[in-house]
Amino acid sequence: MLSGKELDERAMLEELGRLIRERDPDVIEGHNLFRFDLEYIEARARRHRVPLAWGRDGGPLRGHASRMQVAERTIAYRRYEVHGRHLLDTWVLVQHYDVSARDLESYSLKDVALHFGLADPGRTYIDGDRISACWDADSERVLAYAFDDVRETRAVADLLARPYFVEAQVFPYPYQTVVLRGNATKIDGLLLREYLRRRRAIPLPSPARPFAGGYTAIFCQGVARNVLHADVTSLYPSIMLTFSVFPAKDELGVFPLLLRDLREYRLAAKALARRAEEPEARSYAAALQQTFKVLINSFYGYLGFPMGHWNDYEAAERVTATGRELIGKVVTWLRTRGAVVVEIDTDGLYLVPPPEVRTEEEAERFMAEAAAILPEGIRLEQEGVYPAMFSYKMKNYALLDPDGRLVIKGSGLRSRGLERFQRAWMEEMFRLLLSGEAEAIPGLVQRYLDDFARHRLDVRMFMKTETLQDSLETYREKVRARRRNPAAPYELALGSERPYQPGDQVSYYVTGEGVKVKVHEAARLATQWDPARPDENVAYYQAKLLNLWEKFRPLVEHGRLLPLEEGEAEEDGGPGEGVVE
DNA sequence: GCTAGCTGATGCCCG
DNA sequence: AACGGGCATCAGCTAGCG
Repeated sequence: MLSGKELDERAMLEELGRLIRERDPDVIEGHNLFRFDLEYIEARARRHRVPLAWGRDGGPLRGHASRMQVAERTIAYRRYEVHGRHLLDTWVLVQHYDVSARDLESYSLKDVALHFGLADPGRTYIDGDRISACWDADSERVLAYAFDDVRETRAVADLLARPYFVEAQVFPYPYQTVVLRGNATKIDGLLLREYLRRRRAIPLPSPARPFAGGYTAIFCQGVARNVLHADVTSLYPSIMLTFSVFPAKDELGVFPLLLRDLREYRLAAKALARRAEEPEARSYAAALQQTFKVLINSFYGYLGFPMGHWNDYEAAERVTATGRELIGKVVTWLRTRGAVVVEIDTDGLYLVPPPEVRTEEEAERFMAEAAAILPEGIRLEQEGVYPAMFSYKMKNYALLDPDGRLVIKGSGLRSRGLERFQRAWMEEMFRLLLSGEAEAIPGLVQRYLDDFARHRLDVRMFMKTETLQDSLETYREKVRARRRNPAAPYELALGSERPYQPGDQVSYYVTGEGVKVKVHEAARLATQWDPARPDENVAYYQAKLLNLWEKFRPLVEHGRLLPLEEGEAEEDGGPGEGVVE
């Protein structure tokens, strides 16, 4: 026997099919379409024996287990296909966006909409676990909520999907697939298409091997004033085109043709972005330009891509070696001219110009002289001037720009692996330090210590959010075999009632007494924190703050730029270095 | 018996 | 399933201490 509610559900599933056939969409968009909505609909449809004949040929919705890689994240999802239509998950778009922006705290539709300023202040909100109960009590409210979700999903897609729509016209992959594939795979598709068209044999991928990357070094720590930032525009693509570093297996010479075409396409988009009058057209062209920039840079990555049929590790190594040599020359020239190079990373560097370079014009002339030592086709450009910089470690620094904005870079300073209070404290600390108010920093430390002592901070300030990489089974197996240590997010996921899969996030905080607690034993889910009975481990969090302060204190108290000795200057992969084993 | 310091795994970030 | 390079955290281990 079916209850009234279940009859409703069957009717809705049938209505959904009717709607899809009637409206006949090319694209079906949804937030968490693959990882939730379709799985849910599929399960309910199976239960009610309602066929999901959504295809243009009347064919069914089909799903199979799949994984995708987005930077360091491995995401398990159920991949769905339906004949003649494209299924687009805005959650996946958000993942791609966040790889370069890294400014999202959560990937939920509501948080994403708020982040991008797409949320209507008057929209309906219902807690996820209360939707079912709310449906029974007030179905109108749930419908309003769902419709607000639809509006926000549409807005997110509008913001993030268009570059992929363009990609679908460039690559031999459908719109839906272009969103789910990595860039190297798409480049391989271009080469494959051309070789097949010309009826040429496809080479086998060469076996993967390690090779050295970019030149990264820190030469000074602490506070620097009047800092210039210069970088080589599109270093690796420029090296490939200038020195003809292309895959040896590419007998037809398709790779350089593609690279040149895409570069021109990007420059055209960039010009369009500048020229466009409508803000809409401008932001679209800018997004386009950004997509093609990433794509062009992926041509170097393709050389070292294990699955690429035309991959070439020798060529990849030549690209990075040339890059190290070129940027190394710039460093040498700058030093001979009396500049202090603060840090360098692959294609760019931060420096304090020599004392005789005072005005902006002098700085530009100075950098133009530096640029002149590089060969034709390699362009060194001045990217910015910063009144103050705090250099901490390789790839870790804070900048104060001329408009007083603070820019923080590096995993040690802005990682979401750090609790929010640590990031917030660092931001306030760097601002004081760089604007010449270092004496106020001890007071800042004390304020945060007091905040903890008096439980003035919300759980959001001290919880940690981590993404599960392994499945819970894999994790359990690894821990059992002592191939990894127990970790809090997995232990909490194991103890939780709701199911977890790789790619899901877990937010937790630490309870207990004293500094020496084992995190994976004292951790609780952030949702379990009760502001009326705050049980966070005050000593633990206070110690974290003090440790953080201790790391910066010597540099703050020293106050000036501190050159690192040659031995300390962590040089790695410097010019002339060989393969990293 | 205890702890500082090391090691390896993991997660996140830079270009 | 783009690349290499780097930092922080955590847990477990161990050398060296009292």
